[in-house]
Amino acid sequence: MTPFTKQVIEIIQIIPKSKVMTYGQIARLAGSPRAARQVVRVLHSMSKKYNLPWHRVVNAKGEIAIKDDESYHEQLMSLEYEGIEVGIHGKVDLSKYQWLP
DNA sequence: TGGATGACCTTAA
DNA sequence: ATTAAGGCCATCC
Repeated sequence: MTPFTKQVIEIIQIIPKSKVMTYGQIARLAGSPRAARQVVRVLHSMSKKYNLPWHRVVNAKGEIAIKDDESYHEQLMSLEYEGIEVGIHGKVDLSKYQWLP
């Protein structure tokens, strides 16, 4: 496991309830400003094994960036359940819900 | 225009 | 079969 991956995982686990983070933000916090994709990768394939609250991660625009419908809805529900208002495109108000460490 | 951004796809232990 | 790392470019303001 690379230190970066570890960082990403930890950061994600730290996101408080009713808050979200963006890919780029996480990548930066993990030390690699250009690794947004890596973050995606980690989220996509390691979320189950590490019990990550992946539903609290959205893209830079504050939207749910998932393709798979199942997962998309799963995230949508999770977010709303936590009290986050989600718009019609799965969009949330970043200025309100983005977590700033 | 150009810079930021990305929920993938392939390869390796 | 399972699990992690790496990558490089199309897309969208």
